[in-house]
Amino acid sequence: MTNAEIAKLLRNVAAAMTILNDREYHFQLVAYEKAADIISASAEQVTDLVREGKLADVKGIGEIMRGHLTELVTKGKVKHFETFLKKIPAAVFPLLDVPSIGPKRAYKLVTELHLSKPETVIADLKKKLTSEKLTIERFGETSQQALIRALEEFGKGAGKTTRMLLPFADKIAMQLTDYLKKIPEVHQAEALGSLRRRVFTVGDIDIAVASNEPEKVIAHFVQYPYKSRVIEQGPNTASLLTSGGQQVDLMVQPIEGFGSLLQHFTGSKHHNVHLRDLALRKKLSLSEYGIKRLDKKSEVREKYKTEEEFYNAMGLEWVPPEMREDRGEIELAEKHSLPHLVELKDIKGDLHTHSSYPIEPSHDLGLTSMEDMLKKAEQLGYEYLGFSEHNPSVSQHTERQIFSILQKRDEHIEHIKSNIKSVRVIKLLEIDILANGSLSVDDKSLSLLDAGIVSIHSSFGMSKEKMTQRILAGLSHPKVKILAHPTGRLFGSRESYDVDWDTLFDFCKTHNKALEINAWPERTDLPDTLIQEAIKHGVKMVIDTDSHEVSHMDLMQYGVYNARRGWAEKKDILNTLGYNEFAKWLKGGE
DNA sequence: GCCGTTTTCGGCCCGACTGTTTTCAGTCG
Repeated sequence: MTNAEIAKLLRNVAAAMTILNDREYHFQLVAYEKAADIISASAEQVTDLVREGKLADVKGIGEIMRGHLTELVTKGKVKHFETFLKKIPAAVFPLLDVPSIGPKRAYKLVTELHLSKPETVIADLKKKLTSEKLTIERFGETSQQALIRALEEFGKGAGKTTRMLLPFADKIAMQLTDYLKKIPEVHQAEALGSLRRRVFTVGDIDIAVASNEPEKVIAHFVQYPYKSRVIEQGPNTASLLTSGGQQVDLMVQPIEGFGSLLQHFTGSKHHNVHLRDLALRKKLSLSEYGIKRLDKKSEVREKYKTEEEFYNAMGLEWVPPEMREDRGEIELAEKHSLPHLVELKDIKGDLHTHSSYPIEPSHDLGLTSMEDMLKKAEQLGYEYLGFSEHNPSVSQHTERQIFSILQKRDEHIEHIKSNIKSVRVIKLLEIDILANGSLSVDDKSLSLLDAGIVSIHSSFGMSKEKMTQRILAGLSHPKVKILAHPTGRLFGSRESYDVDWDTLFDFCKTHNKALEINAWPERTDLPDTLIQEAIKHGVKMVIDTDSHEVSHMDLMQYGVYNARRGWAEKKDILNTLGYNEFAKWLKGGE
């Protein structure tokens, strides 16, 4: 069972509890939803955590839930879950994925309209709504029309089911904030939510505006030319769907309270819930409007112009948005001991780049010449640039031919090195680890390189044990220093392969190997949660772009964001070192 | 069902908007 399936199951149980509407379940279902959120966000598979007995380390999943999940993994289902699920018609659950349909409405629709087939319930409901005149309590004409639209949009894949990659979301948010700033009533416009936390995929786009004339701002917003429709509109907030199908939520607040608004809508939800829980213990109540003192009976809220003031008023250090996931950052902020996160300006070089040099690889070749990439590196202020084209294809060449190709690349690099002096060139190669753990180039060819970067590009479906052994075998060569895109995941098309991370981390730590944080947006690999784990194990990392074209080199920022989400500091990232130190590490042994 | 510098028992974030009523339930973030 995948994490997504387990999370969905827990959400269904929570929905069943909601429908049963028994006070007894009220807080239980919150716990189920929280567990579902934690599991969806986890980079480790729950099935693995259960088998390895590591579920106890996960905060938010207690003894009872651990028992349920163990039963789920070993027996395929959970008796306790079934007692809830069987009380609710199965056709209710698919409807929960449709925005605006929650447990209560789904149950009402299914029972009153006698929808019995879960496989076709969405189509059946739409058909009933469009073909008949229905009278359902609390579902008037307007509600029914809204439902039809929601079902149609859901069918097209709009709304919360599709997430977009961060750079794309950045672009849309930029267009919106630029549009908003066209009227003078807008003092400040910022994109918040998961986008500001720099999550690698973004669901909907949240924008906050500081203004003392909210009506004018809302009126301007709902006139956005590239919208398909306005979802809702109130005095201080509004939501619309862009013509591309992305939801944009707008909040407006007076300038003097903008700090509280920024904080609130940056989230994450779990961070905010934890923060408010902490506040309650201090007899304070937090909201997007500021902080209310509960011991005094007054309704006066203290307002905060900046986020720093807001966090400080809580006795906390300001928390970088990337860390706001309730993974222990609030505890550290209380002690004023948050890590000092790595920044883009700390990066001194990029190691994983593919030039257009004709290396005859089995995978893709880059599109930009080495010279142009070096010029770009110079503009970016780098001290060094590593070329790491894929190894020449093994099936098309003999070992001798591979050596000859690499020798020529070597001569070419030596030639251009004499022209460009400000950026040092590092001779690397992205080397496949074959299914049996061997490298796709031999020792003689490896001797031409400064170091090797290894990665997996085939046979992804191996068992966890075999894959782990395969990777360790590949990394074992003394010339190999870096494992590229360690999980192999590709957003929207490929799940991670199975690896025993503790074993891999320990190996890297012992043998002085680095893991890559690949900045390519579809990859974003290592994922943030594994970066955090790697750091706990004392493993060093490098942040690379995996550029195949000169403009890709600008994507380094996205790798840095992801590293920050994993709490990486400058000392954890090796390509923050100057050339001499980095080269020393590259040549160094274990 | 979870969790602990008020607590191993007794708490559990806070507010906006919509639609349908006329004071609120449901959904969302």
